[in-house]
Amino acid sequence: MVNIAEVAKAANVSNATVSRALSGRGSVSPATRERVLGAARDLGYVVSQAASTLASGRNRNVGVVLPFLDRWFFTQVLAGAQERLVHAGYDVTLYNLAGHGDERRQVFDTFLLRRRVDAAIAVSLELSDDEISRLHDLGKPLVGVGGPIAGVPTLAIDDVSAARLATDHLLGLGHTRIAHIGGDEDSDLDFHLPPKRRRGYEDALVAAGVPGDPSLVAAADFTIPGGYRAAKQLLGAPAARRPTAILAASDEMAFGAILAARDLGLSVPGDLSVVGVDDHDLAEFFGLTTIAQHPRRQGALAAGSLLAQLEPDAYEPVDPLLPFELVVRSSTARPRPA
Amino acid sequence: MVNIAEVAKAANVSNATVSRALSGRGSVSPATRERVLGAARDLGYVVSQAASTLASGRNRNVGVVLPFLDRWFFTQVLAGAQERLVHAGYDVTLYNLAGHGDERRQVFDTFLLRRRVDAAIAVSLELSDDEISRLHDLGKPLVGVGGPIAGVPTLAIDDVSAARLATDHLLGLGHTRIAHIGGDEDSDLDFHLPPKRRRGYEDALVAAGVPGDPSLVAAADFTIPGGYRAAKQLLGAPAARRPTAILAASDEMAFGAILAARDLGLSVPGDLSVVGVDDHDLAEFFGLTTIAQHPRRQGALAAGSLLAQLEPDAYEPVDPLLPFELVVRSSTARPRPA
DNA sequence: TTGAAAGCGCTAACAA
DNA sequence: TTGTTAGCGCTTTCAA
Repeated sequence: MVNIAEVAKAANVSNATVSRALSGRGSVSPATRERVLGAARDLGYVVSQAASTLASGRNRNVGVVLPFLDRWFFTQVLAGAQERLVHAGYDVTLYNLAGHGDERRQVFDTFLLRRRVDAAIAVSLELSDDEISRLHDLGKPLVGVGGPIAGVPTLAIDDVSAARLATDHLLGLGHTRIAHIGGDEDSDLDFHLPPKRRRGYEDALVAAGVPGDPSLVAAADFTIPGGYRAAKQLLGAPAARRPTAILAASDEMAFGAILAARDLGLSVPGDLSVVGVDDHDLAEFFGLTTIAQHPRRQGALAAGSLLAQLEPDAYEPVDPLLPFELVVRSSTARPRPA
Repeated sequence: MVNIAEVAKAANVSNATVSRALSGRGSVSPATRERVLGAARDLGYVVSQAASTLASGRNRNVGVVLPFLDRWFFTQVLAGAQERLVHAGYDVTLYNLAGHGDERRQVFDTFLLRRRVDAAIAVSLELSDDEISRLHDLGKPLVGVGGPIAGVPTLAIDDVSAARLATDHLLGLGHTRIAHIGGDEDSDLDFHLPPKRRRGYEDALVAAGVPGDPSLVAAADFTIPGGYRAAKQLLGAPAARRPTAILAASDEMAFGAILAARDLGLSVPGDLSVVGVDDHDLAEFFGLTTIAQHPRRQGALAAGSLLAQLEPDAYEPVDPLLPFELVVRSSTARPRPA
């Protein structure tokens, strides 16, 4: 394995100059730089990350911690962050905190704390006070995406406003019996966003003078089957009490609602309007009206925010308030006249 | 940041003994070990990965290289591998080779080759000869999952047999007009499996004496919308030429086929039987009969295979031929009598 | 079983 | 702009 000394010899300079030429830190004359780069290329030299880290304290590695790998939102965030980081010359190490208890502890103790990463992105993660304080103790930049972590800067859309925008869309079309499929207890705990989306929904109703109706609120687990089951319940009510529109807290639950309506012989949007939140890859396919929140971009922005902290000269700070917008497709329309 | 010397002092031993006690390499008396472990715990000591790597040559880090992050199969494999590796004390560094050209080159040159990983898992990846030889030159254990890489041991199900099993299931029910939705050119290139699944389909037909019909073979891109479009085409044929069953090369395409049938007013399995390959999380929801291939387990096995190479004493070799089985649900039935 | 000591390959002061 | 040199914190011989 070729090391820095061989490159130095080939280029007729010292190790230090090779290091400077290759890393861009410290000044090197253009001619020397060329010579070094050429020698490195010829010899197929790549710096030893371990040696570099040990000497410099920099890892060029960011940890991404997420609770699941099989949810669209998470993989999108991950993909967006990864792309941005690779571009900046950073590796991405993946920490899946699916497990609880011991496994989770191990990830914290042996991995994150193992001084392998320069910074970390926590995606929709609920952390204990103990975990948070330990992360803080690390003194490493940390940014959350999607779920707020106490004391940690977090990038997220304004979930209250987003849900309100979606509800206002339905109200504007003339709907008044609007149901909401939100998160169940588990997802409340993990993401903290279902309550916010529900609040946006309620705020919109109140502002429009539409009375709330607890029987129009259902809980599900953010999956298609979960949304399907919840919608079936809501739509099974007698016609007079049946909702004419559903706001689902995620697109996947909205897909489930659309499928449930179809199975009941209800047409979308004829008999039922459906709105989601996400703008999932399949939203177009299902013709779903939704609030786009661009998780991939969220991941990229989270990465950018870390980079701005790690290399302030090279990167701009990032605005923590993320954009979102209503995308109207074919799952919403005016309610049928009674 | 507490280092090994402080632990050594606290435990009244040398650095070397601390290293031995913590790593399990070399002999340490039980009493000493206890003392060291206690001191390390009290001080909150965690080894510096960089220093350890530099001194030992071991990274305790495995690279996982995959083409997409937004496909169910890939994230399942990733999750399975990650879980297993974390358990064994390894980190997982993610390399997303979505890009082509320069980006892809960079991943190879600057990352994989940067001596950061001890081994790598390549998921359904098509590598160029040049890329393969460079990986080989690294001399690091490498295992493929899902897509065969020339010269690299690969874990995969026998795709020909799997497709044949699915087709035999349909033939056994009495179907003879069986269509196949396989991969398009892009996916052929990337995964190499669509041709195999198609061969299994054809073999089964031949063995059953059922004449092949090119108009019953369609191509798609392994997505739900892709399967939907392909199925619409197939099912749009005049009744006499319309298939009574479809074998899709993936569950997601099968879901698309089911939705297409519904939209055409055809009942599944009454008018059309559908079989997929994967046993996707949603297969149960759609009642899809499918070939289960357990990608999560595949990832875990790939990880196990690497571990067996990295630490032969601690781990058993892995059988490269993966199990698969037919899971019969409600999307298949005998064809309606003509 | 334990300790002393020589690196592992690089970076960053400091000096020239 | 370049070179010299002292570490970074561990692992691993080798000797005791």
